[in-house]
Amino acid sequence: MTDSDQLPRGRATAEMVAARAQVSRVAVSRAFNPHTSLKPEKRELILKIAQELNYTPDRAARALVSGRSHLVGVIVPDVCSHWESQEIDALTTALQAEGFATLLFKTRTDYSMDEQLLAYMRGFNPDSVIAFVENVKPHTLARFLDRAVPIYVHYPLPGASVEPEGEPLHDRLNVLQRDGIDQAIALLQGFGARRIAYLSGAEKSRANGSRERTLRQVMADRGLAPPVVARGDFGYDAAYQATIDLFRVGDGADAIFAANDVGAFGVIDALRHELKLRVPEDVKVVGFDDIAQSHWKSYNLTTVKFDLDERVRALVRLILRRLNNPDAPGFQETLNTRLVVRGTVG
Amino acid sequence: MTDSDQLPRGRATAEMVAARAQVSRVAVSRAFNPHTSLKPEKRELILKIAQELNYTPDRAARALVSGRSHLVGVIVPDVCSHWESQEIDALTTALQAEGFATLLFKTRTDYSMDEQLLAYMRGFNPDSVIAFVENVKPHTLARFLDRAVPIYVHYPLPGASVEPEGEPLHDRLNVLQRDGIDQAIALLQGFGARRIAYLSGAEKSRANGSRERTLRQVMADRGLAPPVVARGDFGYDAAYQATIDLFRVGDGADAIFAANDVGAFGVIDALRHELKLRVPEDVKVVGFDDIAQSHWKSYNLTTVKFDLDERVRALVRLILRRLNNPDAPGFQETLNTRLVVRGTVG
DNA sequence: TTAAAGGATGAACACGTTTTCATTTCTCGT
DNA sequence: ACGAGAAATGAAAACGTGTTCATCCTTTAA
Repeated sequence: MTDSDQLPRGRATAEMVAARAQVSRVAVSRAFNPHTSLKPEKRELILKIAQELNYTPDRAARALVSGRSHLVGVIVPDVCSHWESQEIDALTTALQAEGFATLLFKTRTDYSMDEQLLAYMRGFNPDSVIAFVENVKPHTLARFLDRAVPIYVHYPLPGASVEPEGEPLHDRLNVLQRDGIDQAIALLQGFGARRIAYLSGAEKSRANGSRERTLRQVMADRGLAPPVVARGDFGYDAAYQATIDLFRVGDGADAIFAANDVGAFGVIDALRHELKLRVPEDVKVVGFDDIAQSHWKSYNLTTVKFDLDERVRALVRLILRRLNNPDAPGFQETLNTRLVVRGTVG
Repeated sequence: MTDSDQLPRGRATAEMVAARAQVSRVAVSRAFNPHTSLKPEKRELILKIAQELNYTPDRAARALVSGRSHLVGVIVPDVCSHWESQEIDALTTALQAEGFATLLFKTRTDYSMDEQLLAYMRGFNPDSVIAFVENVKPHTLARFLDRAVPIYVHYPLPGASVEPEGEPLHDRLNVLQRDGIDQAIALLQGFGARRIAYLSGAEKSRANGSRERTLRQVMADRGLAPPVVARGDFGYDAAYQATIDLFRVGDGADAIFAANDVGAFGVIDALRHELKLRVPEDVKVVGFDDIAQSHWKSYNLTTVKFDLDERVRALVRLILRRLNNPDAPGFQETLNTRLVVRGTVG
């Protein structure tokens, strides 16, 4: 198999395959598109020759005429952040199975949306866009992406209706945080915790805002005093320092609910290694997300699970449905949360 | 600014911008390409109108005629793996600054290359491809990617020449592991460690193979007995179990050199939480990579730093150089490693 | 003032595919 | 055997851009 001799230099085109198979170039196109009429034997022959020539239809050319790039843009502030890397991983796998590819873009970590980045991304013509940047308004996104309909992650407060009020233009992923958070607070309450602190995420983040408000409401419903707030940013280092301040400058707490798991890790390490407190005996800790690292023995974190697989499946469903119904009104998916009990409460 | 009224539905094209600016379509194309001759005032006007109309040149069309997709394919077995997620993050940032975008593909975690995936990826026509899959041969990659020249990560053994012997066809990133590993072993030896074990990475991985061989040579040079090998796979769970087996079934060790940092985390947690041994008093641990988590207080890992920024800069240099010299022989970059001392040896 | 040189400009072509449409060939019931 | 409907087929158009080339305009040097 000395390919280099027989094969022409550079990429093979449909024309070359057609010539070799003694058919028209259109037939080659049809051979690669399932729902077109082409005699089975002919399709088989074409695919065989295509494989010999290492031919694959050029997606750029295909996108130009069909209007489908089969690219899904993903905007993240920080790929290494555990939650996001796991999301990207699962999403890429799922999209790949549907014939799409993930196009990655990084924006600033301060959660400020970057109009320049949106224009840059638009050039690649993604069929859909998923933004893990919290404070970007769907309207802004929509203005920059002509074809793609952005997905809006919505966090309804307990009791509030899931029905969209404002703009039914955008697809929605509703995340019900109440159940998981209520189970967590109930567990803490059961173990005698009364002075519960909240380690926040990034201040501007919508996820953080809704999480804190849900927590307040749950605690009020259970007759608990409002939580003391320690300011974090979803990262380890900020959580570490905020916890130290909470105990050195502030009055401390007998339990800490963290806005995400990585923050909880920072809390735990600060308690154990800096403040010489025991977890869970002296202070109890609960996280949010249930990322893969949460079961590592050094942390063994009790946390509110926001199921990764469910979430990705919902996202992919939204993307595909939108692609098949470009002009339909906003679709919706709703996800719940629940507590996973491990070793940091007890 | 009621865009929706004035702006036509769908994506703006160069034609529309040209019409509005009273120039030819070619002028619009030139306005977006720096090194073309166009009267400055005219360029300015065109860019202004383009912005009003939310116009960006379509990359698909541009790729079709220029032969440059400005996409860089990245193949990974597992995005969430810490090392890889950090690499992807830094790489995406660097490529974005150069006008490229990262196209992500996932392959099987068992480090077996997937020809189907390569054909799939080829359809997107990436200008370059970076494969974090260890056992894929550059030749295989090259056969599937007509235009792109794959980058081969080479781990020369101590004393061996860096000069390529076999195929100068492929660009090379040489990683000199000796210095860092030697510093690590010297430190361990200085603290009295004699029975040093190696927690391996994935068996088929080239990085693992070369790391183990380098370690053996360094230890032999220092008059130490060859290391006992515990089989891991670069992951936390396998490292955890392998460490338990090393002490329960095998004869234990007074120091463990792990093939990567995540493996070292598994080792530490097994030692502390399962075997009730102290780190570093009873057993010393050294990792490899220096990922961001290594400074977390629960681990505070002494590790061989394989500098992320240097590595990414070298990769981007290779990519750009290759793009500007498509037919040049293989380019090379060489990186060194060094020990970062923290708290798991002492 | 004039010729040469160089910058600015637009028409036409090229890129590789899908889609549309008109034509040809096949299949099936009578 | 025959017509009708369906399936199969290829020519031509379309997608939105960069590039080439010939032309026009401006500047510069003598």
